[in-house]
Amino acid sequence: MLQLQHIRAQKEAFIAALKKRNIDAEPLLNQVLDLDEKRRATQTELDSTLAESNKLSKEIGMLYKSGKAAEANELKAKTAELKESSKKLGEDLNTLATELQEVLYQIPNIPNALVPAGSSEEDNEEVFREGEIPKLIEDALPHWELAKKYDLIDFELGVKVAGAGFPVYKGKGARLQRALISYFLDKNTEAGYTEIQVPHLVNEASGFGTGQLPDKEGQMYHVTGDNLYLIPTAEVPVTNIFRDDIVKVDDFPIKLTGYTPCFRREAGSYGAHVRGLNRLHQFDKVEIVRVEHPKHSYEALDQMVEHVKNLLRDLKLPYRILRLCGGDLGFTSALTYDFEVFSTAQDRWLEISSVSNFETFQANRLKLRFKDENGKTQLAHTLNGSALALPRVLAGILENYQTENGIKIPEVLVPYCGFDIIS
RNA sequence: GGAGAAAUGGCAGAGUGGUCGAAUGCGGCAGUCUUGAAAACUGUUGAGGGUCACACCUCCGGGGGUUCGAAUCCCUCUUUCUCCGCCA
Repeated sequence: MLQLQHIRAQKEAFIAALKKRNIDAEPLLNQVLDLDEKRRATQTELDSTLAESNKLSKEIGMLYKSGKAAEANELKAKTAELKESSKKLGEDLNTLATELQEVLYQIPNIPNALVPAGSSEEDNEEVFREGEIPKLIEDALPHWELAKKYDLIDFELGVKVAGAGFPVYKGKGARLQRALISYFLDKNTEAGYTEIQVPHLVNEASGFGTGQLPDKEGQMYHVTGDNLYLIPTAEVPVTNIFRDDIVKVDDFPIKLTGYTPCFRREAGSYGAHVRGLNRLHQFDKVEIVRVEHPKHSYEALDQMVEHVKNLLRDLKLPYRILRLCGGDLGFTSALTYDFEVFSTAQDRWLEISSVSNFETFQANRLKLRFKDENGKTQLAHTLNGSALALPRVLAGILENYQTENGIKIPEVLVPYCGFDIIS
């Protein structure tokens, strides 16, 4: 959520910046300013009404104390009118504040200056590429065929138990998955991230805090009986740890990592691109989350990008990094780098990580603040990234590491797997 | 799931209808003293709105109510604790 003071101060700049997202924010921003002005006017009026009735109440109290009941009763009669108008003003204020909130919720974050213009993923800017795309064997298979051939993943069984998009991992497939989770958590911990385990269901307040709610597209699974949501990413529970917090400036940098399953309804996705592990309703992901001083958040973003690079280097997977264009940038993000691994047998790139700086956008919703060097309270910056999303890494490994004799295991994973080939 | 108790500032803990945004202690910060530190002493120390700055307003778990006036009384929800039941 954008900060009101900022909208007041730099409306024009915001309109210009939001053009990169291909939206005309002017009507919304005008609406915000209009509602804000009305809200403040109502607030002022209410405040002075309350001030007056507070004053009267005190006088009445003193009159009673000194035994002047008649005078007190006289004053009491005067309070009725004040009471009525403050009640009405309070209701107006509520309505205005709610409306204002609703409009603010509709406005996405201001893209960073580095964000390229563009309308779709076609316009994302490749900023880095590394790793060799392997020459595959003659009868190379896509990962879903490999999964079947070596009995690693059973998609049909998942359909039986839950539905499409809920695979069952078996034997060495399950073990490889577990190895990846352990490996990522170990590497993240080495890099200074503290491992935590968080709930996989969150309440409404958490959903609003990180920006998944209001959920217009219905992307989250909603447990209506208890009004809880299945997390679409660990970002939600991990970042919400800091909701309503004021941290100390010495607490920075705050670096956390956690493994969770992620649940996404993926309404509207279907077709060949969602085959196999490409897009699932439930998948595993190891996430890194940071809370930073605004001065250092872009430094932190670079460090996170560097860290994810190292993970992929270690796995020896060919990958590229994209800087997302305005049209592809997430609602809450100011700057996002996507990592894509090359899925050789499918001959396409698969997104396996998304590393973002949200600046104060989430912090403002979360009321996540810190006391700065001068003792002033200000909003912190939040960041997060996948390190990494499992299924597509698995797809990349299966496809890129296939040989005539089976699927080799990346060297760094062998100690975690306990085997070096799937055959 | 049943019965009871509770929820106050960073923490502990007073406060049961008026001048209480809230005693006191601890912690934090600044200062005095000290070669330095500790101790002691003095001062300071919640958040949000509003203002050029004040004034002023709101907040004692959330929401609603009674009253001229609510941290204090009533209703409701949530959470925590104790006991019982069930249970990985």
